[in-house]
Amino acid sequence: MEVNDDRDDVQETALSLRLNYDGGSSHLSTGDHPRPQAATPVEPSLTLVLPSMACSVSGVVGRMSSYHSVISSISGGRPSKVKRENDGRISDEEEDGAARKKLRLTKEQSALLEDKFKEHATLNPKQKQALARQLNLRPRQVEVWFQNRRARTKLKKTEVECEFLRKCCETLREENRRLLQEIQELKSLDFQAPRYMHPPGGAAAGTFQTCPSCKNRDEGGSPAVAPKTRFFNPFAHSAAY
DNA sequence: AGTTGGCTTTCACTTACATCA
DNA sequence: CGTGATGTAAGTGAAAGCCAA
Repeated sequence: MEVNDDRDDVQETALSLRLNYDGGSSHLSTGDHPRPQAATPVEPSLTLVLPSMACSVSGVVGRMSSYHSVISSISGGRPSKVKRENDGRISDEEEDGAARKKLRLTKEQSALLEDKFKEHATLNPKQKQALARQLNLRPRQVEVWFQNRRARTKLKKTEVECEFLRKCCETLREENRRLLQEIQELKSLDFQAPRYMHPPGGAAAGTFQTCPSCKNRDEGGSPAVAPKTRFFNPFAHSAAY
């Protein structure tokens, strides 16, 4: 079962200087693949918390004394359609002469992987190799686990953001309903009350607003229509709501 | 200096299998 | 025991960065 992953060995040699970063990506559009240098740190509050994260991983390595005590469980299943691995590595089917089996990581393996993921959302080749050795897994399996883990984190983050936006939307909707109701109440009050004061002595003084006809009479001008802005009625625009 | 092809990594999407209700 | 739902390991292809020729 233990198979050398030549590709990862090569990567470790050739790419040992590649950057490691804590980030997951926050982009959502398809086909946008930010390079590691452009990645942003993962928000700890949005990290997906799995039951396995609650497990203590201290001493895990020490308990991994025998091969069978740490190897992932392999269960039977129908043969996979996929036999070839596109990077030239031997597939599981080729390596053991049987159909590819579904691998299940042990609790200890998952716990240690979770622990490492909390430190770094991505691994450089050296870290990947070391972790793979520690877990008795192939580097490719560690790589895939981190890939899927980043995807789950991103999905969880998206769900959290979606829920937040949904609540914002509901709050705004409620606020809008309240404001519309307030407008309706003010409108009804407005119809009941006289719009303008008609002071007997001529032009309005102080806080009174003069109606256009009175103002025109007092000033001796023609009965021109008053500028719209002077008697702007905000309710006239309420249809926009 | 600009171009190109190979290599590598990451991501999104998908498939297949294991497990559970 | 059969079945659908769910979780997840793994496959695949595309995009993008790096580097040597």
